[in-house]
Amino acid sequence: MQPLTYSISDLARELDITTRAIRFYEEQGLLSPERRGQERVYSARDKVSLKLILRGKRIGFSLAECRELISLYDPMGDNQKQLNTMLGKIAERRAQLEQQMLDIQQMQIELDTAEERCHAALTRTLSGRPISA
Amino acid sequence: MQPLTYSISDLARELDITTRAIRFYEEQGLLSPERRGQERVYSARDKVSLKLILRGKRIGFSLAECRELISLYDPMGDNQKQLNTMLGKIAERRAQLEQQMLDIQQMQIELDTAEERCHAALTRTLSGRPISA
DNA sequence: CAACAGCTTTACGTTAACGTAAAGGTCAAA
DNA sequence: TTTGACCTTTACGTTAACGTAAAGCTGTTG
Repeated sequence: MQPLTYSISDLARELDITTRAIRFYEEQGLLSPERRGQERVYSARDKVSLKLILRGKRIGFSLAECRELISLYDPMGDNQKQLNTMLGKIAERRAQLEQQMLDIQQMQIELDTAEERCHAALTRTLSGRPISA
Repeated sequence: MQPLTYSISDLARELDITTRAIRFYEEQGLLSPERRGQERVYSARDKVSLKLILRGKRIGFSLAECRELISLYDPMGDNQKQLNTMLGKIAERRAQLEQQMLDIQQMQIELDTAEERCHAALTRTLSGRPISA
């Protein structure tokens, strides 16, 4: 079983971030944990949000963008305009992700090339260096 | 034919960035264009570097990381240690890119889910709203 | 009870990546 | 020749995303 709630340092340890960062995300409106007295109490849902944030950061999303992503997870009413706005945002994200995929693929190709050049140079170096052959 | 050289504003226009940014990249050692008198003259190679920078930025690379990427493109000597260092860096980048791919794929799945929920809500809303059915 | 471990808020500091003047050199067209 | 469209350097300003104290509450363990 997973614990139902976490302390701030639980999450910090588990997700390998500082408590300062977690509090900062809350300040920026990306989290809103419960309180038991003065202390913050985090739910499994909060943890999911945190993971979403970290994943977003890894691919270069700003916290503002991460906040939007999280909001896409919120239960929302039946407000039709709201829903269409949301669909728009989803489409935007999708386009961005696809561009990023292309960027990454391109970089991988370039890394292939760079690696080949390295190996070639090493081969020359190791084979008695008969350069300009 | 493509022009062999570019002015700073040529590149700024074409790549849709500011001249300030381009000069900043140079300051940070990511570019080193020729000079004709006082003016900067950019080669096709410089342009490639700039594109690499922009691509890197799109997936969240820092300028320092972009600089490393560019350096992988530089013609390098036959220094064996250097070459192995470089192969190491390439491997690191590769791992990072693969993680980013996974992150993006996961996000795409989550966008799918969010989109479905939106459509479901819209369907309910539009069908006379026989809620809790 | 004293000392610690872990939580809190408040607030100033820092780094990256530019933005935004300010002040001036250069060359061609009016 | 002066206006305009470029270019230059220097330098201070700004935003994001935290880092880093400082100062204090709170529970428990020797």
